[in-house]
Amino acid sequence: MEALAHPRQRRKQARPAELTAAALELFVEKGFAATRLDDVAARAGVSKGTLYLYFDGKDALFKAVIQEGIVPILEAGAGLVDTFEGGSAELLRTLIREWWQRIGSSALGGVPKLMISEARNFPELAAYYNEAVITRGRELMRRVLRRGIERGEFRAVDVETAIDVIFAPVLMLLIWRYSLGACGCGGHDPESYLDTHLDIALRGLATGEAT
Amino acid sequence: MEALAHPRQRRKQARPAELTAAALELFVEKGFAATRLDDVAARAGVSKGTLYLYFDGKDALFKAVIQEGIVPILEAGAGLVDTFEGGSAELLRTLIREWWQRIGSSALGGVPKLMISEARNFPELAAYYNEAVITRGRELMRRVLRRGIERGEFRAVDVETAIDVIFAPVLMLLIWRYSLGACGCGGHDPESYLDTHLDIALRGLATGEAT
DNA sequence: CTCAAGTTACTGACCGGTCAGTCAGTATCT
DNA sequence: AGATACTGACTGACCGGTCAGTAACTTGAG
Repeated sequence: MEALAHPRQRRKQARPAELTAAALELFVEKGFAATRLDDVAARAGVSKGTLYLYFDGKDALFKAVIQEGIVPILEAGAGLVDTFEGGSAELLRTLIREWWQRIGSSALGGVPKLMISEARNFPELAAYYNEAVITRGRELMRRVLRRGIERGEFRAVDVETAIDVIFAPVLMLLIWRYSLGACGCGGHDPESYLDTHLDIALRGLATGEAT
Repeated sequence: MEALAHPRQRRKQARPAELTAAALELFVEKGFAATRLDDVAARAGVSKGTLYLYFDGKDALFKAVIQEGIVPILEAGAGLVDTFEGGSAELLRTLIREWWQRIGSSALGGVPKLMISEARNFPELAAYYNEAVITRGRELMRRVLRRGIERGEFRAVDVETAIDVIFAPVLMLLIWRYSLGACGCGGHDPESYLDTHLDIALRGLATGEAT
């Protein structure tokens, strides 16, 4: 109400962002349940009490990490799909490569595995993630596949199923990387893995001949 | 040394099997870290102390679950691949459907998600699983793909990558089922999901025309 | 057959360590 | 002297693993 009366009260309000950054790192490293708030605080250079000045608790901290990190990227993806001009195969390629750039190979890359791991033990977080991320992500894939089918570029596969079938290898690449892949169990070069996947999938989707 | 002197000392030595069955259920339900040994014991109808008569601790219990449950199934799979006569596309279909029957839709279905979730926090268990399960499973897929390429049925894709690209949607189906899918976040009918996947993948692999 | 001694199978209270969340207190501004 | 930002010791609940004790069964001497 009268808050505007203070001309110079916040010097460096980057504090919450530092906290969510530290939390993201540790959630990805250890999982949600196994991350200690003491460690999050220590990594951000504050004490545990300070955490509670900015977030109501562990759950709220988690939601803030997702909201800040992933939601804006999905919005950018929607922009891409809306304005893209060109073949739908090319759009699918671009969307998946963009996703790999912005999420897969960034600090956010561990989030899908994190959610899969913790969903059953923290159903409220799962519901939040489903609504904030998964539903919106599927909507992007849906638009691309429908576009391709309408334009006669893709066969008339079952769209709702194909969304997940086609995105699955991309997710698995990431999930692997942040689970058994991190234990020296061998992995793949992301570039050639995505190439092989898109090669097989786009050829499998195509109506007539390739591009 | 003189143990053979007792003619009738064991009546029902099914105890360890009951314990691993209870452990499998709870590991799949809650994860490895979040499962309490008290609960495993209670579900098997014994006390926690009894668990330690049969297993050295939580880790050993876990390894016994995998060894008993999954390793024999992989051996059966190797038999199938060795003796199969017919098209390689058909073999791939059969192998994946068999896997879905014996593992995917059984009580063991939660194991892949379990391992992915816990691998980083329990690297020793991950190493065991990698050696006992993943390496052998990949070997099966490798043989099928090589067979198809050698017989001119499949294109000469990069086999090591294709193994994982093709198996990824099958794994994701299961992973989903035991993570967000268990929180009412929507899922797929396994039959039509596998159909869609095999349709796209086999068409993407094929050299000339379909079967 | 009887009963004590020995053996096996099992129990559950307990210990030591962990961690989310609390809050009385300190420090640094205005 | 009051407001704001932050601290870290503390609490209560939790759980893997331990172990002294109990119960049930077997053996064999009398």
